[in-house]
Amino acid sequence: MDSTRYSLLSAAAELFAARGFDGTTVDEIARRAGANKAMVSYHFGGKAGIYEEILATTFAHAAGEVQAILDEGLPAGETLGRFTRAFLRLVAERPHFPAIMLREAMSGGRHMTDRVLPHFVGVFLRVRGIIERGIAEGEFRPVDPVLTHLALMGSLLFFPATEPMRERLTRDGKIPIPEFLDAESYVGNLHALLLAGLRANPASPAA
Amino acid sequence: MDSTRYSLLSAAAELFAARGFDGTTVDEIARRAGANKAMVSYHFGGKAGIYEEILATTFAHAAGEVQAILDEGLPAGETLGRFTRAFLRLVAERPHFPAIMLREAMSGGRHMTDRVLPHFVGVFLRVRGIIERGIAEGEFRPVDPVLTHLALMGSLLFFPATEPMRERLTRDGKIPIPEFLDAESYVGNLHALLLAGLRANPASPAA
DNA sequence: GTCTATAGGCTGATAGAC
DNA sequence: GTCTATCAGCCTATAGAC
Repeated sequence: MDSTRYSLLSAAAELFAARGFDGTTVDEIARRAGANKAMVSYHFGGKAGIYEEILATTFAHAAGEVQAILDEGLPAGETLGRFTRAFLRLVAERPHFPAIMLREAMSGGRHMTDRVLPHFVGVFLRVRGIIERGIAEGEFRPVDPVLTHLALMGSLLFFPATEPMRERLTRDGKIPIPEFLDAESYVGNLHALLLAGLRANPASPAA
Repeated sequence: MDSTRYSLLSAAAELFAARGFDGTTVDEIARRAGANKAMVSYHFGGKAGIYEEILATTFAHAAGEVQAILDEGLPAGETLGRFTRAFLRLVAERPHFPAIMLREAMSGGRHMTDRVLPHFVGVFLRVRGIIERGIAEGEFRPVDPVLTHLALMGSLLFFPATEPMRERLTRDGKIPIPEFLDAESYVGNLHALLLAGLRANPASPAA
């Protein structure tokens, strides 16, 4: 039910991720969704409306997930693991979200209304809080939590967002890009690397 | 001399980084450069031309820098340090490059011609090679070099590229974002974190 | 090299029939 | 809810004067 609405949202997310807000036309969204051009205005009030809808629902969902993880009150290292796994789930459900979020950040949040911004801020503050707690409880080395948190988010978002480039490189056959490059391996490797780099006590190997 | 040409390139890079190729108009480029609209076509053959010129010169420069570092033949850990410092120099000279590169990667290299692609591939393969050598020589743990290399590039590019968002958040005053968030601190923290995570022998602390 | 004027194409939105 | 037809605005590129 409401399948036109859903198809439009899905097609729009894919296009916004690959080409950005300005690079995507309403006509393309409708065509890919198998719907009529005018339906974008009817259901979402226009191109800006469907974009904001995607941002808002995804950020709200993500913020809720992160909060739920924090509420479990696990040690920082485990919380980090829960977070990276939650990130994997999010990407599996909404594969186009990382690119949209990166584009938004690079544009200074030009399309982020007051409906979206609090969720965005919420996610960032909470993830940072995980690292801060790890340091406060002596589980992590005293790295700078903000810088470390940004490094983590950058790595996490980068991989799914740049999938189109790897696809291009393999398709062209110009570059030997390995086969097994799935998000799970990537996040697993990153998590192990990060834990190894953060551990206050380097005695326990994380690999 | 040739100041119009230079002004146009500079203005275009800033706008392409912040708004992407499609979000930038030739008119804006000219206005910001204090030049005439028609000069973009005259000097670069059009909007696509000036964009490609920016991509090509920057990638060629970056590829050369990375190659020079590899030619020194230092141990992997030190080579990584040389690389991150070279990255800092690049960002200081061309602050808009990370965002342009990220956008390009997310678009599947839509604007990457055969003039640009080899340099792009060259940089990636060489950076990956640093990690591979560290593993081969026993200096690094046997992590996956491709996954680790992507994590590093993601972190490095993310910070300078998302500067507009941090600027927005501080300007709005809605979020407490620290002051000292400069690229040098960021890259320094990242490098230390990565080395600590990669070290085959965890005895030597990297903090 | 630089500028003005304009052509020509594309885009987002909507009025109105069904 | 869906579709067609259409309009007004914006954008890139260029011809031609200087």
